[in-house]
Amino acid sequence: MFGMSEQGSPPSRPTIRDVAREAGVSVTTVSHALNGKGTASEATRQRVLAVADRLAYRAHPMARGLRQGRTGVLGLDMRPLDAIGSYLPEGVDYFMRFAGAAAVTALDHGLGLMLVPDLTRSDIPQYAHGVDGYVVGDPVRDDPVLTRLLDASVPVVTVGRDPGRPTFTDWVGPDDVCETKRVLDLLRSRGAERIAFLAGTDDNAWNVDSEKAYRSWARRHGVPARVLHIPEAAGEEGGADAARRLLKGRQPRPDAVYCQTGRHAAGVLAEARRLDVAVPRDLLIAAGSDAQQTRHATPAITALDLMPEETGKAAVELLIARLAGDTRPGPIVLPADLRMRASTGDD
Amino acid sequence: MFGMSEQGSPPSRPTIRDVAREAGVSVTTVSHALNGKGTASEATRQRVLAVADRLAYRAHPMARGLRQGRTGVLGLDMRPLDAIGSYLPEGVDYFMRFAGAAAVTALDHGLGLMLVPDLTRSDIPQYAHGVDGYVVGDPVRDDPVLTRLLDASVPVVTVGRDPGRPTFTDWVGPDDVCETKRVLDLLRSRGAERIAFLAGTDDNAWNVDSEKAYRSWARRHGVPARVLHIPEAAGEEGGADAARRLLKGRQPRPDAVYCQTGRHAAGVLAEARRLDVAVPRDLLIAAGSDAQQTRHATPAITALDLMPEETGKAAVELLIARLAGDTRPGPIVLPADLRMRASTGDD
DNA sequence: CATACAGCACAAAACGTTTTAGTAAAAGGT
DNA sequence: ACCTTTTACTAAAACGTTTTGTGCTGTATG
Repeated sequence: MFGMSEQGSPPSRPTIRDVAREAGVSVTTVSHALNGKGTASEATRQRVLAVADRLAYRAHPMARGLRQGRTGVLGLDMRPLDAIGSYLPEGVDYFMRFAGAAAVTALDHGLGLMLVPDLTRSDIPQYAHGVDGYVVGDPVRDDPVLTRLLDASVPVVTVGRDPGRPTFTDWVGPDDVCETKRVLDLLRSRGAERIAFLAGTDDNAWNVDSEKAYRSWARRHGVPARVLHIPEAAGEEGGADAARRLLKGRQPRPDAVYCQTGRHAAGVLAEARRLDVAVPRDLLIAAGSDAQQTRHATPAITALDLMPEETGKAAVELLIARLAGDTRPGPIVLPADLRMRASTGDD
Repeated sequence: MFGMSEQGSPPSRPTIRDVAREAGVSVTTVSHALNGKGTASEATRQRVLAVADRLAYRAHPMARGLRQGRTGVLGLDMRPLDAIGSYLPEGVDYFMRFAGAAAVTALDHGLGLMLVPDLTRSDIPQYAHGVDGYVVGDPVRDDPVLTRLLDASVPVVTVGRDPGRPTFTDWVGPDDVCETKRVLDLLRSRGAERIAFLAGTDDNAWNVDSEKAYRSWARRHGVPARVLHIPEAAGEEGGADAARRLLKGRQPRPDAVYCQTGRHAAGVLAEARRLDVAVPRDLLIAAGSDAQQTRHATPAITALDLMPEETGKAAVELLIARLAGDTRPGPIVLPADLRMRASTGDD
């Protein structure tokens, strides 16, 4: 038997040589039989397969990777998480769902998914340089991680485009302009006339394009535009601050607020309640990304479900296609789902 | 220069041979200089280091792994997520924080962390078999994943013990018995006399030990024990169902409910409000795990913060210690933090 | 009957490291 | 002057695969 030293040492895994010996063929033949490559006779192939199965043989991933120049592992780098430095960020919901779906999709293709917190750190594991390709979540303008990967000509797919790289089209994500207008149209149809826009401060495509869409929409409808920027990390507290400014300030009070993040929206809602501004009667609220906070607030907040599972799946699949040499041009635009809830008078 | 084919082909990464040639030494010397192994003169060592730095040389992880028999990657398998099959489970909050901290800790030790959704599936990536060790989150009784790993003598650390493996002590987690009693003591000190216990249905140590602690505590204080089991995945809906049974049923109405999961607790709170049972006046609520739902409910719900970050860090560090041959006996018991909030009359 | 051409199997090279087992020169001890 | 040890370095083996190139059969083709 393989791996049996006379001393009863730890059972080492069977190698291709063990299979070859046991099946009475060469290692080449085993390799060919297992990978469906060479010209082995059906009989031999079956015999090899049987032996390999009996020995529970699996090719050593590193040996295979070394020879083929591929590792069978994809890297995942979520930029907003890096920025915060903590893994309890705004949108934890989105990221976990995204990462989970990405991991499962990779799995379905026989690949692993490795979390790489921040690729620009100097002390990242050796292994991070060895993965076959990267998924980079929500890059900021001229993202340094992206620069590094592209310079090293590592295949990479992003979630949302890099605002500073218009020619890079290997990304997956929603059509932010279109989706933003959809929400604004909804608010308008529910009677809103002065809609304020609450954006984050990250310089990524989601914020940039949504704000642009908001301004263009306001101009086209001849209504005043009012934009506030609150750091994503400020969460509900930040939303409440903004609400105070919007509802108690000198300027005419808005009758609707569209917040990019769910937590900001929840903060606006909480502050509105404190100020006795009734939602949805006196104020409509909507969010650009669905989250625990929007689903479970009272009243529940209308929000765009950015489909993290579908996005994670699509990102990994696009990356795999690139690795396989598929050059069909991106991006892959995914529709979001507008969840209409009580905060806009829907149910 | 290295990697420069006459055709301007893709720039391949520099190998140890490139460094050796450039520095005018053998590959052995380069390897020794870089790893601080052999007996190279200081001058040579510095020269090699300088060249390696200039060429941005990094050892190919697979080649190194193949030779050393180690991959530099740890695997992470969260059992509750496997069970649900979706990555939007109860406690998404806990898992993301845990996974993030684990990834960062691995990183700090120069290792990668790979997500492996379910190790018992037949189609898991080749690579999953190649990682150096595993962290398994919340194993169920006689967990098949654990069986598989231990049979293959893969180093493994769990979060929470396997209830069916009393002799396996390589785990990290809270002292569930002690923490449960702490919460019950708090409820009692706030006036509760009939405390109901709402557990999940997963057969893991957390549920098992907490319920045992509850029953023992009730017996010792001479108060009736009442336990309901609701699937973790039922979430707030499940908590609401349980609340209906507890608050409208024939049996004497409890004046406090202790829920294992934060989402169950949020569901109980929501249903209590619907039934006009005031919290905390008529009913105290506490949760055995902190979550978005407990922090942001109104009133906020008292909960045990199980310290996912510290737990993730400790789990990875224990695994790394095992890999390094450290045999100090486990387990590592981590204190939880009792967050007292309005649902028990605290603030 | 020689030639070509599948079909089948294999030996050896290659992937990029680390480790083993050296060698030659210098230093140290009598 | 001779042996021994240390220092500084290296050639080659090894890790477990895949891939390349080659040889050997036997059958079809000229």
